[in-house]
Amino acid sequence: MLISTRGEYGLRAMMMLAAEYSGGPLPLRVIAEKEHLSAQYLEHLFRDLRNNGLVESFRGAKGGYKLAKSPEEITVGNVLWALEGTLAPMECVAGEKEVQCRHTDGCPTKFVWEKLKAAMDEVLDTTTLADILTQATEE
Amino acid sequence: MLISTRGEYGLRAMMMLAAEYSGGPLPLRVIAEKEHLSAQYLEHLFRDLRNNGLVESFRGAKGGYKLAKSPEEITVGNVLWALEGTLAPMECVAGEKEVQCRHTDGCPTKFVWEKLKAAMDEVLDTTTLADILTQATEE
DNA sequence: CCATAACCTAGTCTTTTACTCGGGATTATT
DNA sequence: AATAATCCCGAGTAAAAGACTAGGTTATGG
Repeated sequence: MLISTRGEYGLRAMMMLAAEYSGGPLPLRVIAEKEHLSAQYLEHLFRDLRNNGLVESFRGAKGGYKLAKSPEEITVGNVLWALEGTLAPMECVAGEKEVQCRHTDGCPTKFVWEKLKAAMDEVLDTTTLADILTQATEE
Repeated sequence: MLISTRGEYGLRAMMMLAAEYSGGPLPLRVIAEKEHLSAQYLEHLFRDLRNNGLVESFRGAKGGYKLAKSPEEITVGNVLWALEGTLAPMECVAGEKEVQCRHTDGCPTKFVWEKLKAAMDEVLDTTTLADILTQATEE
């Protein structure tokens, strides 16, 4: 499985923020209640979202989180990358550090992983939170 | 990461069998030596490959494994599905058992996972071992 | 008969995932 | 000024998955 609960919970939480984009900040407590999960766990996810410039935080009473950019400007890939760290099918095509893999002497399968990653990136990089929003309201 | 070492090792091993398709059976010992990994671990993988009808086994001296079908007839998806069990980005689109997920009451993100899975399946189901073979020799 | 191989079950070690705990800092409201 | 709501942060833990190893049995060619 490519996506863990971090990406699953995190993306759904981001959708809530997207729906409230014009309103005030949304506290984690509210998100946690609606999603039936612990606010403390969400805190960890939002730390990463914030460090990646995807949300803005407001402390104190009446505080909470808001999207740092408009839903049109945030892709699914942005969110998942922040939460999952990497999104490649295989380490050897994850980018980051040029990898290692004993089979540098012509690994026949690498091009499959590259094709796979390209196909995944196409979806992740072109789908925005706004797209999800319109898709959800259409149904 | 979507693919574990099972899929990684297994697909490379299948490529060796594909290269020797017209010859006699290849023992795991040989594959293990070339790939620098343990024959015992490979045995586990080949049990799954065999149970999924992808390889044929020959016991005893001069035994080993052969592809059960031609390289044109075996897709990367076939191999990985046999070894990884499932290849979906998320459990809710894995197929198998119609899942569960508390958020049945209109989960906005599900269509993203469906798009992602479709993009992945496109690559996995259309790329055959023969394709990899020609790609590898071209370079 | 013997060497070579597939077959099989169980067990172990490591890493990752999915959290919880317990505090501290900041801010709006009263 | 006090209080409650909220974000912030590091550590720790329990369960699951991943990556193997160990030690045997069975079949087959020479």
